[in-house]
Amino acid sequence: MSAAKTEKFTTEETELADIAKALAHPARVKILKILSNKNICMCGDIVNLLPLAQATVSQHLKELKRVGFIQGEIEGPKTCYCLNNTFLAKAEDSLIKYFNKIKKGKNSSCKTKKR
Amino acid sequence: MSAAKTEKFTTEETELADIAKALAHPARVKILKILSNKNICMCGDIVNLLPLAQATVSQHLKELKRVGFIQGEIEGPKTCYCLNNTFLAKAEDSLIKYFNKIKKGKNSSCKTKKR
DNA sequence: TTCATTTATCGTATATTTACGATGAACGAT
DNA sequence: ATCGTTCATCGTAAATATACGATAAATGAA
Repeated sequence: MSAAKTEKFTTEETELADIAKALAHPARVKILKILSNKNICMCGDIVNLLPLAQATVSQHLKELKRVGFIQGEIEGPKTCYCLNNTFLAKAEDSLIKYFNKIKKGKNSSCKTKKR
Repeated sequence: MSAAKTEKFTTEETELADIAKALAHPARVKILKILSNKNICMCGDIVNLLPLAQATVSQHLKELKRVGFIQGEIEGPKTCYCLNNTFLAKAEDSLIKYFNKIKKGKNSSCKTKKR
């Protein structure tokens, strides 16, 4: 995101980009899928299902948590992660609204000499 | 994405991450919105609507083109960009299906001691 | 208390992204 | 042919992201 000069874009644009950024790595895409299987939530279990070191997985979990996709609950020395369904619904809604917006103007030009 | 070790994740995971990556910057989010306004498609016009240098905008356009969101048509010395509506529909569909998948298991645990 | 387990964080290396000025290629106009 | 316009690409700097080993913090168990 570089400096991402937040002031230079609208909040809507920045927030949508942030949601997309959380999903912009296959490991994080997979983590959310794993967490949607009710029975899996321990960090260690997630690590075992990914081709990445524990520290790296922890880093990805942190990013997902930062954006809001997941929450973590401490259970003794372990941490149980779970999806934040409220945020999930919000994120999906934002994406769908965005797609609806950009689909509206049905500009079907660009038929020739495609680069 | 680093090496992104494509082999380590499924095609589905990698493709969804790629779609998300294209939307993971506010400038690209904005570019697609701009292009959805039928009357704007010239690269120069897009540059004028963004707080970024021409070279940078061209780079963002290249990324959007790489993933498939847009196409470019050469018109003399100018280039007219437009949305790829087919891809747009496909991308939205992929995202919606993904969200439906991870929403399915309604794991509403994680109520206490949230980190 | 001491040990083993689990996970976050630190330090760090490498890769990628973002940004911009400069340059080059393509083309219309003169 | 030359000039001006438009845009892609090159070179490069700086910021982020990704990955991992090592370590620290927390806690249950012995």
